[in-house]
Amino acid sequence: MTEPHPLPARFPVTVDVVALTVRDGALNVLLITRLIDPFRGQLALPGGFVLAGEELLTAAGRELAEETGVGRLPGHLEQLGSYGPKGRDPRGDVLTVAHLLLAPDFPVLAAGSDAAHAAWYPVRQVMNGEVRLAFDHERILSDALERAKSKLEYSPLGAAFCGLEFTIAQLRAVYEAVWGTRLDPRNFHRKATGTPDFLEDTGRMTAGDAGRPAALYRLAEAARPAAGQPARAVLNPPLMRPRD
Amino acid sequence: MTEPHPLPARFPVTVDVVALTVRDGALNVLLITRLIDPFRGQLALPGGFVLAGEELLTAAGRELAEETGVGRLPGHLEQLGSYGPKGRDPRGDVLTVAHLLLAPDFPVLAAGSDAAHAAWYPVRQVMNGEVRLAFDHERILSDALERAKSKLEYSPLGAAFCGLEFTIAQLRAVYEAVWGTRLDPRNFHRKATGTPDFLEDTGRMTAGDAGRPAALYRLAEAARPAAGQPARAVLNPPLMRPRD
DNA sequence: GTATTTATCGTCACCTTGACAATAAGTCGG
DNA sequence: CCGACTTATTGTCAAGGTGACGATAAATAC
Repeated sequence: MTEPHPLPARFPVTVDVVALTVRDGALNVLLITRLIDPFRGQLALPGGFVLAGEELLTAAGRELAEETGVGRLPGHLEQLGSYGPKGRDPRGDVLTVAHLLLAPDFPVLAAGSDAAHAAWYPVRQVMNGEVRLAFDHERILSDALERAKSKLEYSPLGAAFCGLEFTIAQLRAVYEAVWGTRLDPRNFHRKATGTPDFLEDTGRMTAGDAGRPAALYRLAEAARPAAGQPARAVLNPPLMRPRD
Repeated sequence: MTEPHPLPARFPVTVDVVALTVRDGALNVLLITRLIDPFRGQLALPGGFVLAGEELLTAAGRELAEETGVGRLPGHLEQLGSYGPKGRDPRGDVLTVAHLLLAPDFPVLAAGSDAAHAAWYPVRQVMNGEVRLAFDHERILSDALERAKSKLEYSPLGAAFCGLEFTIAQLRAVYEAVWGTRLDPRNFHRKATGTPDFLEDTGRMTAGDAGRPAALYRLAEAARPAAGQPARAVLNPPLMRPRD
């Protein structure tokens, strides 16, 4: 915070959002098809310019809402990190602050804005090169995935992918999709229900599905996002992903 | 990354650095005394404007070097997060990208630049209100401390506070200073030397200090920062700080 | 009703951790 | 040089957590 001798530059600042969800057991990311240059016709992360007087997180939420046509954003939104400003946009130096949304599956209006239209894509298709992203968005997605994976280990945020109430199996499906591994249902059940300040039994059960009905849980009070505060409680000891 | 209807704003972008080190068993942070307004005479994090065509990490390193008079920066520098742009600088909206440096104790030239002069301060003095920081730097410091604490748990970065070679006791002193707890020397020794891909025995020993000489270790090959790559190896299982 | 599916509870061996005893190998003060 | 002291390092042991997997419970599917 010292004044420069050299000329300070002003940069256009954008916010981008890596919105992740689990659909049909697979991790999906929300992408927009760019309708304008640069990268017209290519897929990219949703995002846009920060407006004067706007906070970063607010801007990220606003852009995502605009481009998906969603009213109130579900899930958990947090800052991921900043990229640039050098050499990431052919139009010039642009700084972007990437964000991460972990959310239950929600429907997107394909024609959310006249500049882009949004849809969910399996993350696997991006990672294996089947789908290419504009700008440096593949790198951002890759960082977001690593962040999401590690968040599940030590925070209760896996539940952000579920609705308000969910079964242990649904939560396990989230972990399996994000980590890309299978987990033993019995051991996961033990850990999830045995970890203090994580889950709370609602007393209700599922019905209608195949197999034995499952108990419905919700996030424990201590694990829910307090107003304005960061996510507080941690999983201790953590629920580590298998490393081989 | 969608074009805006509303006017995109251009923001001045600064980089700030929370440089942490351990001196005399206490965690210290590098602060500069502001010689100009705003906040003239107050303490603040070192930092400054990002120049055109400059990367964030580069800018952070450059500013820190300028304000401390240090040639090559020691330790580990990483991005912490971005703050703003709203309401954090009386002169107007400024976005800042905060960084975190974990480094061995290094001497700073008090008169590093004509805009500020730098010195190490015990973190405790800031946290207990004995020393106040300008801008929103207390919040940034607080986020940096939490990041540092958690980094020690699952990454080998505690060693970034030490020199190239260090004893287990020196490393333990780092953990104790950052976490603000005492650790059992015998259990810490077992964990540090027993964790794969963490430490490497140099075969050499300390001499001259009180007590039995200690073996000197260095970071294991796998735990050292590969060129351009993020810090790779993790402590698995992690070395969790005591929670009470 | 029987097979199938999914949920949940238990068991057991192994590993890690926290608490703490014991020993090793220097310096320090005389 | 000696005993006192300091710090490093090796062990021991019990408690807790985890992975592998058996067994049972309670639905749906045929």
